[in-house]
Amino acid sequence: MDNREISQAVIGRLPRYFRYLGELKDEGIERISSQELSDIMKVTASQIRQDFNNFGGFGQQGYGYKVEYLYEEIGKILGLNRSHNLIIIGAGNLGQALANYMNFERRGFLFKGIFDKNPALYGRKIRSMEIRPMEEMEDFVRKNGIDIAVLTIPKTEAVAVAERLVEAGIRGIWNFAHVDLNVPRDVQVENVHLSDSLMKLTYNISSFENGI
Amino acid sequence: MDNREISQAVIGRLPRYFRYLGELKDEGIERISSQELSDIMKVTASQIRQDFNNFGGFGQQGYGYKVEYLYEEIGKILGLNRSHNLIIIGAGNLGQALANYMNFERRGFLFKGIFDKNPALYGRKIRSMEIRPMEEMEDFVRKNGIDIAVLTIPKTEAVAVAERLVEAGIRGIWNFAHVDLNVPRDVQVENVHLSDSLMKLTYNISSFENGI
DNA sequence: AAAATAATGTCAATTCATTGACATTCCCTT
DNA sequence: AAGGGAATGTCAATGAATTGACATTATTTT
Repeated sequence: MDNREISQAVIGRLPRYFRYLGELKDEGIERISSQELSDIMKVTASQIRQDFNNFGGFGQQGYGYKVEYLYEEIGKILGLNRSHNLIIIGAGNLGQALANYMNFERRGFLFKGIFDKNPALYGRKIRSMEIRPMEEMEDFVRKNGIDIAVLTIPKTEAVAVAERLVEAGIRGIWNFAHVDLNVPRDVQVENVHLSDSLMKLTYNISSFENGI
Repeated sequence: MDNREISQAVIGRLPRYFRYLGELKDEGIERISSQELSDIMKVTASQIRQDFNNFGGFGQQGYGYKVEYLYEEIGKILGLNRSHNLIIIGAGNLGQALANYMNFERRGFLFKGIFDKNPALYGRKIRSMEIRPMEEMEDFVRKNGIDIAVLTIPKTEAVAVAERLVEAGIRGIWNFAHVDLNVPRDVQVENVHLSDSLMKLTYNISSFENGI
């Protein structure tokens, strides 16, 4: 594998390739050309080939790509070939929804615990997992090899909690709090700022109505 | 206001500006230069000025930007100066969490109804709003001037439901279903693909560990 | 009131991302 | 086994986004 850095623009497209390839695989389709994939996904065939080539290229000239192989390889690139232990910080509406959702388990994301600062919730169970006090968080991360913390707490608390998680050796933070976290370079943060997303939507609605 | 199209790269940054300016405003700060904002937000001052100038420029040379004014203007650009009526389709974990969350009300997003196809849920209340059957959806959209539909249903159903919403005259869809929707150009779609986001996180974790 | 200062708005330069073109390679058929 | 066809991998060209530089203009100070 190549060592030069891949642009986030490319990374951002990988999950979508992965999804379409998964669907093709499920449909029993064994091979596909960049042109066919281009038609389905509505991106240029050139971009598809360019993107895959960032990782060395997975195709065979004159033939195309083997769907299953390509699917597996992209999965590996995305780090889905191994499982990830995750905890959820904040047992509010969103935290509980994510805990209960967990279609993610299929992809190797193992829900290991959920924490909240509200004593009234301690011991209450979510998917046979009792809600734990925040004080136990660092210990839990260390003892259970937790990779990923999902932050579904108010922004006023998120920065401090993130610091504690970093201290405890977390590798990645999936941040739903509406604040930018400042972490060292060896900890990855992926933000899901729902209200930002909603604002983009209203911008596009307004902008369309005010005539383009 | 200018008529040429603004790039989505710029639009994507506006909510973040809006958030920081809101915080500055709450702190009672009245004016700020692009350089100061640059230090806080960790983007180049040049980009800040360039971004604002897409909309004509809101500053005063030699002085900087008036925080409150800039905040208001960006709010307008984002379409937050008027309210939006929204409904949630799918009363599962995520749908209910979003209905209950609704910090969004502060920004003028008015939660008007929630729908589900499961009869067992009909009449059950979420924030004093009873869950309605899917059959009533189109009528409800038309009669209540609904702008935005939030899709929190399985991907297998999302495409068909989106078509029905379009038919009923929806303006925007906030899509949490893990599928790409195909809608006419006068309907805006904003996707929130949570699993894609999580995969980006694991990519970055793996990629860091495999050494850059 | 005039000069000095400060910071915008804007243009040009650079960097990054996407698209297009095609030579190369591999598969498949005869 | 050899040749034709098909589609990749890759290079070059284009286009978009970001950064840098500075002239201009407003504010502030003397």
